[in-house]
Amino acid sequence: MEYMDIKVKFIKGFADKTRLEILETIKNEEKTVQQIVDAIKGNQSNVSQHLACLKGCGIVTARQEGKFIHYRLLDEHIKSLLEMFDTVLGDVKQQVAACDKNEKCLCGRGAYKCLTKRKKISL
Amino acid sequence: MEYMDIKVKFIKGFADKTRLEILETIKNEEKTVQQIVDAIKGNQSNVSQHLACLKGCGIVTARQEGKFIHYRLLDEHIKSLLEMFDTVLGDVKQQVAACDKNEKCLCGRGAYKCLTKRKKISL
DNA sequence: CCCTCACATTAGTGATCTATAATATGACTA
DNA sequence: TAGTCATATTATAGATCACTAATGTGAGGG
Repeated sequence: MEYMDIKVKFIKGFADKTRLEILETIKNEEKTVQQIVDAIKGNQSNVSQHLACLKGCGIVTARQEGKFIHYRLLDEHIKSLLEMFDTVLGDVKQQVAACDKNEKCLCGRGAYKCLTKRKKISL
Repeated sequence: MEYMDIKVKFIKGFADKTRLEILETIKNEEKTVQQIVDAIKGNQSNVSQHLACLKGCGIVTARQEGKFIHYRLLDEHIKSLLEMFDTVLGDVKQQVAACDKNEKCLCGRGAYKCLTKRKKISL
């Protein structure tokens, strides 16, 4: 597996609302699955799947203790990265939000709704 | 639009191989669309769409000069973030790659291939 | 052992994203 | 102003992802 593919997979781990909520929840201390489910008002199966994803992406790690399983961030770097997202978003927030008056902004048809119409600019 | 949704959209901007390649290409200096297309051996339409995406996600910005359009990273924070991805991946690489012997690792059916089978651990 | 709890797994479906091909648009040039 | 170049846009089909519901599995307690 190429480096680039690993990188994409890792980043995709963060690219989901539910997963970001989970990470927010365990950012400072480990939590059991049920605690996470309650915290984000999610459903057990769904949360469990996202936790598996986060684990597979190298973002969290798990520790079993009796019948409970405690999840936490893999290491401090992950926490820094989460904080960095917020920092950078500070700058960019308006911009990102603005383009989203018209829904999504990724590839495919959605993307173009974000573009301001091309203007005549001649230099 | 909620903060969390903005954050997801922003991060999704990075969560694609083609887009990461584009960013790599313009990491240190601005490039025209055609230069980017050549650099990543992509196709014009596809690259153009990804650039629109990156722009809408607040990751790059564009500058027109005659019939050329030059793209570059929005600001230094974005560059730092890109570098941070690599730093963090340094730690995590093996882990992420390992789980991917069996293909993908995100939500849905793919996710579980990553999990090591539950072992009997009793404490 | 049987039961329950905490959690993982699977299957199925709908939603979202990506790539390709075709076409459109603005800018420069002859 | 007709043509060409650089880039954007649209449509569409296929791939990938996320949610729900149902079921499976290991751990601990009676």
